[in-house]
Amino acid sequence: MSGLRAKHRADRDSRILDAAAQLFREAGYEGAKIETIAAQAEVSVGTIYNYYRNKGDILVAIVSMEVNEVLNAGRRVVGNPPVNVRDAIDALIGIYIEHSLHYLSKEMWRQAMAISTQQPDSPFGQTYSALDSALTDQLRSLIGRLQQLELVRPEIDGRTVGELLFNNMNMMFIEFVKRDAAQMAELRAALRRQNSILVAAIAK
Amino acid sequence: MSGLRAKHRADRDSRILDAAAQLFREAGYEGAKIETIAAQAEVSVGTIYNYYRNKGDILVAIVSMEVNEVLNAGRRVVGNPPVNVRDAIDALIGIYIEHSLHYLSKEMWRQAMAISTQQPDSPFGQTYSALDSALTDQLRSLIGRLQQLELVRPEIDGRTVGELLFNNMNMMFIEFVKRDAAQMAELRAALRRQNSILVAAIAK
DNA sequence: TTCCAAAATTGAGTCAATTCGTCATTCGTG
DNA sequence: CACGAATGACGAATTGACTCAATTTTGGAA
Repeated sequence: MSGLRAKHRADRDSRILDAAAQLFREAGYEGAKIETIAAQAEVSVGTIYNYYRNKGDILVAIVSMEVNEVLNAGRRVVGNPPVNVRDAIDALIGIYIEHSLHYLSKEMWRQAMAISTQQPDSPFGQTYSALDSALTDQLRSLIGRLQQLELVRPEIDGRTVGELLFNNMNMMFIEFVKRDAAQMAELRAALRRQNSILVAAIAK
Repeated sequence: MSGLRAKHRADRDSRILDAAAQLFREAGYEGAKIETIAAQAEVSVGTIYNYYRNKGDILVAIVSMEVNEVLNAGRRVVGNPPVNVRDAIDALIGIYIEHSLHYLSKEMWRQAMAISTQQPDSPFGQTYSALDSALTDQLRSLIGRLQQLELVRPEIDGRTVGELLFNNMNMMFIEFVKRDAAQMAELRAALRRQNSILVAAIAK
């Protein structure tokens, strides 16, 4: 396996992703026809299906890039959290929520979530699940960090709390992207209200 | 509007639903072709689209029946809950989980969830959201009932706790239907572990 | 009973995602 | 450099959800 073949592959792949990202944003997921993506990426329809199992997989590849950026940003918060349970959790969740619509529209999120539910065993369905796990794990890390800082009671099971925080946040985020009119500020306020119950249960 | 027309409509509608339910189960959602459903229901393709806006709407009609049964069963638990916070919550959530695969396969749930995310404004999506709200509300009722029984501290906001319980349960249920191998007993155990954190926060 | 307007059914046609057999490009080897 | 094999691009053909203009059925007024 040499350079030329690999280079062509990488070129085509990035052209497909760029074309798809642009068209998804401009025309929406349904509105972006595979034929149009192929034309803009200067490849044939068949080639796209050589790179991606189906249209949804292209979207999930784009979503993955965004979530990975979010995870990186989150890592910085976990490394140096606010010294207060409520604020620390709010800061990390704030990172997730605020970054989420940077490159992706609500419609793209809806489609990506739907596809990951519909095809959990496809390569990208698995990727999506892995990203969810990574976020849950990062929340667990934060709780662990807060235990080190003696802000959270030591007998609390960080994994369980991480799951509760993530699951609640994710469902709220799903509802948020389902309603185009929903405002981010309201989402964050609701999450603070909900998380305060958990904070009360775990804070020292 | 006379009897004959209404009777024909009801007949055809139930034939369509029966045929669809059977084929969804046997062949899966994608595998069940509209043409096949039409043939089995002894109507034409066009007639199906006269009754349902699209293929997903047929599925939601089936899901609605199942969830409404679950809500009825839940009402009995709320009316007369176990006199212990942990057991009361476990009983209600147990009803939800155990009933969930009565008529619907995991694959049908996956499709229904995906469609409700994809098309939140369609009649399907709205029906599905309404069912979610009804379940959240029933959990809120249970907390209220437990406050009446002086098992839960009175200053606790029942709505918020209901949301946390529902959101966590729903995400766990989504993960459960995504993995065909996932066992119901494990799901229930995980939910008990998670809910125990909340129980600690709200019990008197 | 007869007839018309409204309501409902029908299935061939449209559109876009996906498949698949054919053909071109790249690779490793002598 | 030449060659055969392997890899991968190509796009016409297929598939299946959904539409719509034509046709049939129903309700009830005369």
